[in-house]
Amino acid sequence: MVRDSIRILQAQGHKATRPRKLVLEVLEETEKPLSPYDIQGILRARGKYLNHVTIYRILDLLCSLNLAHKVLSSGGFVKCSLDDIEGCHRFMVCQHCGAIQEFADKGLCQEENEFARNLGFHTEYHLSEFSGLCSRCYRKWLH
Amino acid sequence: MVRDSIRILQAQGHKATRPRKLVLEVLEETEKPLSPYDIQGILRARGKYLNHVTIYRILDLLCSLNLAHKVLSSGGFVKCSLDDIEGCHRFMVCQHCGAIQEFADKGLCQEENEFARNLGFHTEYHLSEFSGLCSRCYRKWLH
DNA sequence: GGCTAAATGCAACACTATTGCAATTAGCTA
DNA sequence: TAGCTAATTGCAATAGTGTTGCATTTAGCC
Repeated sequence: MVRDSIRILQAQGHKATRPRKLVLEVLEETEKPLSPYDIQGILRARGKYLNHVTIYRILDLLCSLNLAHKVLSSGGFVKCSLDDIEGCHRFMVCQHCGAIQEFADKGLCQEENEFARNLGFHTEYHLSEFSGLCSRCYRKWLH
Repeated sequence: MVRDSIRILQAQGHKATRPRKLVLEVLEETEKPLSPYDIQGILRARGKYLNHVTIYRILDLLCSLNLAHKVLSSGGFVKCSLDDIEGCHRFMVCQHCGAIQEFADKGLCQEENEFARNLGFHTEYHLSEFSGLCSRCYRKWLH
């Protein structure tokens, strides 16, 4: 909820401004990654104007507080839907509808870490984006 | 080797032009991801000019032939170092020196697929970028 | 050497992202 | 509730990234 994010924002000494609330609302409503200009467009359609620089800065802040993530394959931003991500961000991106699902799994992380270590690489952070079909689109695909 | 890539290029009906050889040479030399403008800069420093549009087009071609990959976390391009990637691209990115190591593991892929399936997601393609320290930088880190 | 389709270079443009500074505002205090 | 101040936003300017159409050049063929 937007309200929760605002609380976290304030707890860290940041102000609960109108632009921040608007960006959080938009992110909250959609499960697809949005670019700064996407967000500006959505708000403009509602008669609420935000400068793009402001949106960039707000998204930076939200990411730094782990309230949002940048999805690298599309460059867009999504709200963070997990409380604790344990140094491991995972997204499943639906190729058909673009929807994002964030998830985490400790066991999988450990396995991957071990695999990397065998190759001489010391991982401390995972970024995984799986591309495929979400359950809804998969059902449609099967007719 | 550049020579191998050129052969693959020609086998698919593409010409072995001077610009393509130059881009392949640069990609071959470095294990760090390079943006189109990085490549242009490196070549310019050697007195060889390529238009940035040309470089974009060459990188598109190389990626479509699986001779190069786009590394999403940095947006740069690296040469492909694996013959068969089985629908699964993996990179380990060193946080310290930026070096990239590409790798693949069928078992890990299967495990990830299964995990995704349990969440109702049907994956056909993985993109994983692990961030950490490569063996050389890790040794330095330990003093 | 000449031919032709493919590839490159160029110019123009659109989109994305960043910086410095002036104006505004949230949240504090009285 | 009004006033204060630092934080935040908006604006203008600019830099960087990526794309398109078209004229020119070139690789690979005869």
